[in-house]
Amino acid sequence: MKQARRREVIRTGTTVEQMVRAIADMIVTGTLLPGEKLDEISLASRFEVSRTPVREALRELGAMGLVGREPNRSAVVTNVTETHLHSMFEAMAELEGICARLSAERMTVDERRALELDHRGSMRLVHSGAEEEYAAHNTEFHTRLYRGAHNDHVFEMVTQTRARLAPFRRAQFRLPGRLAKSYEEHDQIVMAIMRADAVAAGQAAYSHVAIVSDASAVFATAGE
Amino acid sequence: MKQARRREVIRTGTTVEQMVRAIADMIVTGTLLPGEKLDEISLASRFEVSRTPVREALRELGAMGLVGREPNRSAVVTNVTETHLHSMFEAMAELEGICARLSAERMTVDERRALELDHRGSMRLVHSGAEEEYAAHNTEFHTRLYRGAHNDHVFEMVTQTRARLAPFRRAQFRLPGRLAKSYEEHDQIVMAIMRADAVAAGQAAYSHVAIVSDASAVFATAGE
DNA sequence: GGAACGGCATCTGTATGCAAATTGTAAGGT
DNA sequence: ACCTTACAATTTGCATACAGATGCCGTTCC
Repeated sequence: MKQARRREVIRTGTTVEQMVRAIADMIVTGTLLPGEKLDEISLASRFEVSRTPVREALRELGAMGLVGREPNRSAVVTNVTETHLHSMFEAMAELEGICARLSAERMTVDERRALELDHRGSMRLVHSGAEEEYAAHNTEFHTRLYRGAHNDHVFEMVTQTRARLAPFRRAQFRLPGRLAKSYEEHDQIVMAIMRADAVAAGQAAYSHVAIVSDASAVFATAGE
Repeated sequence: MKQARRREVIRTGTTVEQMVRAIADMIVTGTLLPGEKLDEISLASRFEVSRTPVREALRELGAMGLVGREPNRSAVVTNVTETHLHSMFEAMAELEGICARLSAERMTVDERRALELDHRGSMRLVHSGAEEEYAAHNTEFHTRLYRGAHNDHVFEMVTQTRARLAPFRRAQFRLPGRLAKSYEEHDQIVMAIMRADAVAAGQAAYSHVAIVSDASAVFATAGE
């Protein structure tokens, strides 16, 4: 049941850009597991290019924090210690808190309306227990918060942090009852934003992520 | 009087790592100005290497946000719009606020003592009006806050943001009276941390950066 | 005089080749 | 039986080579 849904990565830009997107997608979606080795020759033949663009892609992914590199050693999908993982979750909670707080202050009426509509629409996914669909909605919902802060740099940081965290929070909605809880927490955030209560929105978003952090376990890695 | 102080970049690691450090340093310290072109051939001959490691270094710097790249076009030192610059300053204030707040909660006694000592020691720099020295102390001071938060990911984000902001806040302490004000603001932060007042520390650090943001102007770029 | 076109120079994007470093393996010694 | 050492195979790091893209500049045509 682990079929990869739309594995066609966007085909624009240079070869390197395509590879970065493709590999990042594989890491984020779990096709590549933390600890897995990424040797240049295999990737080169897999993408039917030479090692040169592969190396550049790996370097960029390294700078993004998605793969680890050390000299004269193969690149590996980043695998983090438990304390570092905890630091990422905490940072994520802070960032989401900032986004929600700023969203409460700055979202346009259109953005607020769209957020609320999107949120209300997800209720049926909760009732039907559609985990995958709800996960997609959840991503969309949070992205709205990130955009609503109207701060490019914060958006960049929170987006990148989310990507780096993705490999370790895949089973988020597999826990029984988590879907309904998630909806409730979203509800708190949305209501606070609708009444422009920045502090409440920030706190609600912070707790929301902190709870997800608790719900997420550390998963098996590919390394040894 | 614009002498480059210790231009010897650490000589360890691969060629690419050395170049990344060297170029990043030049951008952060202002040897390379925003908008300046970085063509691969010049850099290659300048560092006496081939274009291959140069390209990898530029790609990494691009991922870090220090240089901008688009296909078939030379890399350029990142130049930002005013609104984007503002977003970076705001993000920086938020991050510093987080660091100070967490520092107030988590710093060890040794860290607190070192912070206070370092801070008190900078008073003589204020009195003698030693701008350059105070700038160095200032960097050290803030780094202590970043470390004091005991959160690797936050540390990474705040460090990277500071580097990206550096090209645009160079004249920070040239404004008359800014040194003394900076010291006072640091004092507020230190006192809050010493008495473990997380909220006060966070707010003091936020305002401190916000003020610096106001004090910093947008500088001339090398582009056209 | 100005705009459009074409060729040349320059630079980037990718492929290929070679040297150095690392890892796995097998022989030899304790 | 285990550890050490040496050698071979594999892989990375960097240099070089070539193809494609971009931009400049002079020429030509209106």
